[in-house]
Amino acid sequence: MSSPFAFELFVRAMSLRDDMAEDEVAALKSLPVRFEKMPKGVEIIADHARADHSCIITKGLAARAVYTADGERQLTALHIPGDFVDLHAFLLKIMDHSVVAMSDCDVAFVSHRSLLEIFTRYPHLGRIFWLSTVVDAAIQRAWTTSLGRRTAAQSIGHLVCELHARLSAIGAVVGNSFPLPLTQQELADLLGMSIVHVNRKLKELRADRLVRMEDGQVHIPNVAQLREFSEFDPIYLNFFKEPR
Amino acid sequence: MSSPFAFELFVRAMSLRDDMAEDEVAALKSLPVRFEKMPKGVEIIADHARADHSCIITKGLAARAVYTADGERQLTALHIPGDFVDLHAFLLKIMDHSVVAMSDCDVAFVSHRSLLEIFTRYPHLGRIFWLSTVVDAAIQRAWTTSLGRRTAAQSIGHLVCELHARLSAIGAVVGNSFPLPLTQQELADLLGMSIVHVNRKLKELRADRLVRMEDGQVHIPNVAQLREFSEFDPIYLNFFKEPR
DNA sequence: CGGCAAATTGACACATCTCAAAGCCTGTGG
DNA sequence: CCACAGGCTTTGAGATGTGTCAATTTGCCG
Repeated sequence: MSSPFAFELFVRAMSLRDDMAEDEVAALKSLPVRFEKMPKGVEIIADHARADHSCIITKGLAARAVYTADGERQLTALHIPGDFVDLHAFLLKIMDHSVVAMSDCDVAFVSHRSLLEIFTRYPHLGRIFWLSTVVDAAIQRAWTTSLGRRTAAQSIGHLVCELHARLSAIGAVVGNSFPLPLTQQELADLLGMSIVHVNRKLKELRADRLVRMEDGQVHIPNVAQLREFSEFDPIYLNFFKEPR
Repeated sequence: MSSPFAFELFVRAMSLRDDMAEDEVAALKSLPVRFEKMPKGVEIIADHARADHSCIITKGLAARAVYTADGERQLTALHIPGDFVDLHAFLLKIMDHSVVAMSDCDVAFVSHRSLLEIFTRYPHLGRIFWLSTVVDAAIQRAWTTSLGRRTAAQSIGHLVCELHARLSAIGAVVGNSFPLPLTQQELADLLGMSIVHVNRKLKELRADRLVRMEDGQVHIPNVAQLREFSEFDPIYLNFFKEPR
């Protein structure tokens, strides 16, 4: 087959959580997809849109965004390659937020129609996809906790720990460093802080040798120490194999 | 059948989103459940527990709670009767948070085994359940947005609007009033604020005739006005009928 | 009446935001 | 090769929102 396999990283990450049968993976491979390149900043899916396709990221970063009346935005999720970003739309039908490309992205669109078909034929595959939305929700809970009860520095640390763990699962971490091509303004939108505060807290984290963030790269000198500092418990990311 | 129907309110709320066939409802009725009464304050499911049952609330309020190292807690969701509280556990298998009874509750436990069976037989029913977890996730996004980008008073208003809409769907709102037997400390845990601040902002909201909260009852003098003030857009609650 | 939990208030500390300016890169055009 | 513009980062100063601590009041229940 000449066309690249859109679900490669998705399968890789989900296989850490449950075994996927060969015919299930084969079924995914035969799913009709439309590849598209999205330049940074583009709105991949608009808020309130009626969706009949969902998209999976194969390269780059995307985020879910909610805009408030005063023009600010809160990013409620950051998605990495292999994430089936708006699988939620498969059930929701109408978007309650938009999805934005945070870097140049490659995404693959799948129609809800073909998803429905494949889930009917392979119910277990359906549960794997369901699981992926439920893990998204668990991540959202962790963010809520960060915003509600953690200090700014802890929130940043927690986010870094989370990305470290998630990116590890798709092989994108080398020596406790990983790429994160976000500006401080974008981090602020993610973390629900002002850009100035992000800047100051990053400085602190750097001084305390907890996190170094520069040139679009994040480095964690001591993962155990950062996890302790940020009260990060990876259980919510659900990286353990169980039959589902 | 003598035993009460555990899924009555669940069916009622989900029927606003998609039609449920008679045989699907009948299948739910025949699902083996174990009823239990939970007094206020009890931990219904413990964090990190391995779950082989999930529970639906038939009466009372329950919340998902994450405890931080310093003994504080963030409540990440508030569940009302008809909510299948920890259906997430059906997929997650190991809890990443605990579930607490916020009032005396009646809950019904269903084994994951019987859920699996019924979903296999009725795939559409499976999608209805999946949808309910995805709506939970949408609510979580709205909370994240509140914590990140709304003022304290707006957050409270938003929560009140949300509960108003959700409780309406199960017929628990009368004349724009509904019961909410929570202390200000519990509201603070929900909203990620201090109890003192909640108290002051409630006072403000009362003075501005936006929300009156007393004796475990919430009253909204003018729903449209409160929604405007809180930037509440009910789309995320997904109350519209679509085939799923 | 006394006791207890919850609500309320005041005073002050601290975290975070806003506004504004300065510094630092990088790409571009002369 | 230099000058400059534009985006991003960094810093400072002061305003504001929110938290903490402690005391008082209220309402309920035994």
